[in-house]
Amino acid sequence: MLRQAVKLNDCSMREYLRPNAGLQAHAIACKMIEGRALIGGIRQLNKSFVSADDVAKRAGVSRSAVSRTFTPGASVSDETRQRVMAAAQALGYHVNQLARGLMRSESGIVCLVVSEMDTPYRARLVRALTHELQRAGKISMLINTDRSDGSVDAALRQTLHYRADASILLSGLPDKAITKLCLDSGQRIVLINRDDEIDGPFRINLDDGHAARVTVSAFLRAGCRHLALANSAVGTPSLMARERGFVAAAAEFGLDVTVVRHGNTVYESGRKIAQTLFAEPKQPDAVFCVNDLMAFGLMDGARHDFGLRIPEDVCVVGFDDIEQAAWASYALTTFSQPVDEIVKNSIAWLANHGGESQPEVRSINLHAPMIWRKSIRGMQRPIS
Amino acid sequence: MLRQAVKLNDCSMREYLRPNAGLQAHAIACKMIEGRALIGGIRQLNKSFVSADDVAKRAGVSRSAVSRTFTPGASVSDETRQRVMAAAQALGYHVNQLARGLMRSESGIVCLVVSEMDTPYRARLVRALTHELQRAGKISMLINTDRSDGSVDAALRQTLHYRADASILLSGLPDKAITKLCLDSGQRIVLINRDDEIDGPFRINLDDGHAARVTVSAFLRAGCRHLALANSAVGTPSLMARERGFVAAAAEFGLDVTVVRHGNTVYESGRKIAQTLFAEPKQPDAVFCVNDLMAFGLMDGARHDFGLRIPEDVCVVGFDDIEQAAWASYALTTFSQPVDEIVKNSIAWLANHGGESQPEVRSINLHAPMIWRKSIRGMQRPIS
DNA sequence: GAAATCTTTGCACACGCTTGCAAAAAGGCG
DNA sequence: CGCCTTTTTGCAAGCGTGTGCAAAGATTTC
Repeated sequence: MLRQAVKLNDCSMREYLRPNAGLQAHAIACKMIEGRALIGGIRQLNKSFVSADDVAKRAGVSRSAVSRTFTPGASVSDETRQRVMAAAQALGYHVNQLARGLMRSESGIVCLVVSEMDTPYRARLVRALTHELQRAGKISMLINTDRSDGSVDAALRQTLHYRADASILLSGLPDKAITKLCLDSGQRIVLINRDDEIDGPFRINLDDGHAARVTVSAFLRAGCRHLALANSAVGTPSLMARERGFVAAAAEFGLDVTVVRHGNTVYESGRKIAQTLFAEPKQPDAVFCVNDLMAFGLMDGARHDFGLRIPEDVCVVGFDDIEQAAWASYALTTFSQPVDEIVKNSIAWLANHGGESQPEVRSINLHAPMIWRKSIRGMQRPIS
Repeated sequence: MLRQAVKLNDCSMREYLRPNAGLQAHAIACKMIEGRALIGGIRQLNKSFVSADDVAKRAGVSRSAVSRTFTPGASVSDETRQRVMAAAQALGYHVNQLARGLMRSESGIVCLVVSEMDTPYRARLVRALTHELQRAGKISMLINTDRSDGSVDAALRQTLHYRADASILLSGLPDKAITKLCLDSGQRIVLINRDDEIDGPFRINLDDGHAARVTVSAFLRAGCRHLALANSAVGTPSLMARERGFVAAAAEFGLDVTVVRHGNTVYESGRKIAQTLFAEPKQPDAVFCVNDLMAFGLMDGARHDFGLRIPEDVCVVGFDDIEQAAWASYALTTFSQPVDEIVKNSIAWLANHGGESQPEVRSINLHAPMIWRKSIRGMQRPIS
């Protein structure tokens, strides 16, 4: 492409022919070449971003002055600042964060790595994270990791390409080598509910075990004796923790648990599991579903396919407390994901960039409170 | 900060003292200063990204060679490419897209501007867009515009800061001046369901009117005579189009429509509207809700607060066909947002960057097919 | 084997910004 | 008014990349 060559020649020639010709005209002439130049027309369709140079010229100051005007805390006189601002306003100037990031080696970008982000819980988390990151002066890049093994690694690679300041992983677990690479590159990594053992990232987890125990005792108080657990087949650490906790707590009371694992953590899986569970001779009278979506599927299966009533015939508890759990058709008793807490902690940890050497917090465990609705018999009692 | 000065001096001095010392060592020495240098320790905690220069040195080639290796279609010999790749691999090099964007004046960034993105329909759209953008080699930035007037403008400003190649607006409507600024800066803008009249952006809309008409005739065929419409109070163009279309179509059959507008397009609003609507002496026997969430609220209100049966006592139709519409508790007849079509068209239009001067497509109208479920009496008949 | 062609490579400049440094301007003080 | 201190300003180098240009090297052709 000879765009640059042409532009250069053109500009320098003009400058040579009439030195000190209007700077404004100079700028426009360049732009014309750069954008779509209209033959014979003066209509400037300068399709390109305006730079600090343009502003400086118009304001009659140096580029440094412009830069300082837009750098909080830099030394600029009031007069200069005002002239710069006026010029910037008129030209529609916006600091180029890419270039700024290059210099400051801090892009302001935070990557959110997530799969199936249209899932209610994930969507809520992404929204809250994005919102708070914005308030903290960061901007979020969304990277999808649907399916395919190694797609989390690819996502982290993207993260490196864009020199993200940090990455927040809501799904999947990256290869240790890649994680290390990111950390070595100066990135900060937050793992939400991923329960990895790798050192370096900040890990946020929930007290899944506690929730499971609370569920068991609530079922027992409701008079249930045939406990079941509906899990997905994917076996995420946190899902497995819920399962283990539930089975263990039941065992303490000498009760067996029918465990069914199927599909993903979605509605259809729950419904399918209902078909398995309630077709057995020994129908369960209480089911703990590892997330709300599965709980809804299970409830609909129980009601529509087997004519069971909830909570009279079967009690159900979910996890996540997504919006739909409050809908009258479900009124699901469930555990609330402390989204705000998660977000607050993530961002606080990210913001704590300055304090380097002091022993850093490595992980945190948050409490998921039970939200009592109507999918379980009886009243809520204070939790031990 | 004197980081740079120190680094420079240090490196050059070392080079001077022992010329041709291992290049590797040289790189590390520099890094040490740049990252956290440990006094007296060789433990290199080089917290920083590796650059093309580092790779070039290690591979014993010029930086251009590295650049060309990572530029598809550039001229590099197989041997050089391989050496570069090996060095890049070993060092964990990733092209800096920020710098590349600076040169190419094409950042590869596409901004998604959206409010309340945890709403099922929006979340689905964001996911699909992100996914396809990734496949097209772009990366998506998510900008939240919750609440506060002028936040869309602020979002577009961010868009400029990061030199986004394009912005896709799913919510709100920006000020014309800002829109123009973006366009003048060479950005491409897509408005999804925003129905603005401004020239320049690509607009994708649905045939809301047609859907409304189809709904009326379905209601009539089901024997309904007391039509109602549940709308939100926000009055988005597309929502109003559905309302107008519905009222107009009903009028053609000489029927009045009870219109209720309340709150946002959420579950609670639907439930509230049910309380208004079914408390009246003349209870409607058919309600068109401008989106699914409101429909669910309305259905739950009708069932739980008034003991009505759906579709026996009242028929309901929604809009969006979000996941929950297929759930057994609702089985909502609704209109399917052609998400894939929307995404496909958006991206195709964005990709069409080269063809500048030919008359561009300015807007497109997509069809939202009716998805027949059980919230309306009778069978589906072919739509005229 | 020389001439002509094609391929590969390094140099150097550009992109738009920040920032240390030193010079210039402004302000304070006796 | 002169000297000293503080503030403001421009210069220039640098961040990590792409790419035109010309030189060098490899390959083909006669």
